Amino acid sequence: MTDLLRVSRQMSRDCAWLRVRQASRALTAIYDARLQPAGILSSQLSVLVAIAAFGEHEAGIGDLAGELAMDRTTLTRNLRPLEKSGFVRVARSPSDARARIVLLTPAGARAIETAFPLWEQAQRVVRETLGAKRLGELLARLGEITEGPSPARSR
Amino acid sequence: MTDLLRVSRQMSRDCAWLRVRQASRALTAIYDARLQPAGILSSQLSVLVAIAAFGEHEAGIGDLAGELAMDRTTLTRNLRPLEKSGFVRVARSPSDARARIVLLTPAGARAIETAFPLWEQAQRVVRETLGAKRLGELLARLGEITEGPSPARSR
DNA sequence: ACGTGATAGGTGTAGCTGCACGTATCGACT
DNA sequence: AGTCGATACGTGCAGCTACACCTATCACGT
Repeated sequence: MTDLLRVSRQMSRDCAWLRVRQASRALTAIYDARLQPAGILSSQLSVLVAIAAFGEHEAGIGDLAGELAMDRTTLTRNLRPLEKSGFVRVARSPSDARARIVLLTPAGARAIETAFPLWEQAQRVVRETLGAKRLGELLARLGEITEGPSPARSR
Repeated sequence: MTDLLRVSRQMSRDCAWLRVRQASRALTAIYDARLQPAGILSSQLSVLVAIAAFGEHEAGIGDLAGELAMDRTTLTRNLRPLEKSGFVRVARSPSDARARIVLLTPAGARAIETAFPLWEQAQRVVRETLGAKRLGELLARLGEITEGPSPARSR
């Protein structure tokens, strides 16, 4: 009984998953508020820049999903709103009939350019909250988590 | 053109939102994998422990949402699966006809107790990835972000 | 040319997220 | 008793997330 209370307070206080999730929600609010003039959500912008970052290389769905560290099938669905907005086009690969390649349209490129200074504003808010040094360390730690342990490893 | 590539690579590399989101997905996989024997998702467990952490006090939807740092309407919907699983009951407040109070059922309390050691395993994985000190710092920084700047503040 | 395991991708289902908007109730003031 | 701003909450809509399962195609060995 009292044990349940103690355990629950510990979990509420110490849970890494919960803290990250809460920070994720807070950051989404911050970034989306700034990006509003560009007519794009932070989630969508991240996909756009991932495509653009491929540069000359053809970006397949799986490649892109790996780069974004998200599930392949999630990306498939996230591309839908971007196609509807005209920022992205998905075409068949000429060399492999299974594969599709994701292309940034001129409107998509313009969206990135419009969004960039707004994104910088959001970044500045976060940097001013934590300080540049601590922000750098934070990103490094988060990277270790993302690249880190395989989900199902025991122990 | 080359500018677009440069800008996109910078955004992919430095974006706090993206890093947190990616870590969030990785942690969800880690925690959900461990929690599987308990038949509960990490997202649902966090709601359960938040309710339990209220102890004697009546937990309204809004109170709970504030505690969890999530949108009130999101919580309303997240309670649905928990009700269906029988872990939670939502009742009318006797003192205020507008308000509802969220109650942990005995099955809900049992779910927390079953989940606790599994949650500890997941926590251990993260702690072993980063080290206890760095994990502590990470949680502190994330807390600053969550509690930090109001989403729409300018500059 | 043919079979077969590996690879690339989509869909069904289920849950998480939050903004805009609406309803019911409350408390305080007249 | 009646009004009115504030409070507590739900719903419509739209998007994000991923597991299980499916199909199509490819590359390789025979």
